[in-house]
Amino acid sequence: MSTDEKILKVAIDMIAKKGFKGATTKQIAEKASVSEMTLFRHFPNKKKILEAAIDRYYYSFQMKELFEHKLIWDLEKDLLMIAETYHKIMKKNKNVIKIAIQEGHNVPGLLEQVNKHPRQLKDLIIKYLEEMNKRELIINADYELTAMNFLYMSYGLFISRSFVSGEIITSLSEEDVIKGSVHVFIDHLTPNGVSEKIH
Amino acid sequence: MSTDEKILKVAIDMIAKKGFKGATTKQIAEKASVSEMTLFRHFPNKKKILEAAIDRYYYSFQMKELFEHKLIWDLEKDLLMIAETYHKIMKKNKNVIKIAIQEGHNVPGLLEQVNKHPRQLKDLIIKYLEEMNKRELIINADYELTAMNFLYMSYGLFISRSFVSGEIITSLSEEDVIKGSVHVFIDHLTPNGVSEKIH
DNA sequence: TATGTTTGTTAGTACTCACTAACTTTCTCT
DNA sequence: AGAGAAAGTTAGTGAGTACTAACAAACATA
Repeated sequence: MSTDEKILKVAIDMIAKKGFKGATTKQIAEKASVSEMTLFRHFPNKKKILEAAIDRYYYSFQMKELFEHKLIWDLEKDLLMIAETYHKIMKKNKNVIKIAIQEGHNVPGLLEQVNKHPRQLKDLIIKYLEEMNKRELIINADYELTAMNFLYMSYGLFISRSFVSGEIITSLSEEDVIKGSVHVFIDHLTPNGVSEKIH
Repeated sequence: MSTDEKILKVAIDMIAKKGFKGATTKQIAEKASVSEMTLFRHFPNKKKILEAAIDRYYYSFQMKELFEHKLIWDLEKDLLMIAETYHKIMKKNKNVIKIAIQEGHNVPGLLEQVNKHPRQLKDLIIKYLEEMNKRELIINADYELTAMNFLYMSYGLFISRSFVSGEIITSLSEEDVIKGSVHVFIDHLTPNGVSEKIH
């Protein structure tokens, strides 16, 4: 691992944990097994370290490509796949998301960056539901509303488990909660249980 | 407003906004229209200010009393009332919750404190659903799972709107999203639309 | 008016932090 | 082995920060 990468990796971990002010260049250098001088030789100042770290450790995915080939037009399996993918993306970007929550208004562009995935995902879910409706597999509904509620549910689960309470509130496993959330939406979108009763 | 209160009010606002390290005693004093010396005459150190501020500005509610008299055993109205109450509580405690997310691991007891409401609410929802089931108004289900998903949905909505994106992702109003979320769970809990088909 | 209490002011301490300069050591690659 | 690049070392600067000491002003209450 290059010196740059070592520094950035430690930086994003520490800033996510302690905040931008709380993470000192000295500590970052130390944890990266690098002298503080080296750190400043690689980056002009602390703020640029954060920006570079976000740049390096924010994993951007093109939703379309992620899903295009995986959707099989089975509501349960598709929703489950979508939810699981969502959590995979969020977990990969956990540190950046934490930083966005606490430092969002000081790092220009960060909030928009972090909001790109949810917005993309929303659009994708809407399109998916519309197609499912065309195929007469789900009922009519306000799909934007449905998509947002599905996302908020996933988001709440993610934030709660990642940053606040761990498993203090419930002993249910993440997997079970995700499966449960999918079933809630299945009941919502196929109230009669099967496709032939739709319309 | 007393000097103590002025200081604490400004302190919790600023710490929520800038983090514990980012909010300086000088700025807090200034914004509270008080000399820095006065601030230190009222509180022994900065950390105690935060603790006192949390103590003063975390509004603790006894869920039971909040709901006891309001439940009318109409799933839609009750769930809506529960969700709205939840948001009211969260908004009142917005600053403390923000601080809990970013400073949780440095302030002993804070996370537990902030998690009390969700846990209480979870238990209350479970009990409510069990009673609704007894009255044959909803079907059998894993009520803990249902309660958690309902809470995660509300939580996701709250966090997203309060700390991250405002209304960037969707133009739907908070009220509409809440109503939508309630309907999702109604469909889940009363799949045949009415109570006579249950069991 | 007199007295005790609360605030303001000023100056300062001790410390930490981001960041730099100058020089030396280690590493890398031919 | 030798040269150039990257890293370490040491010492330091200047700004900011939590917090204090000492004294003066403002305020409140009787």
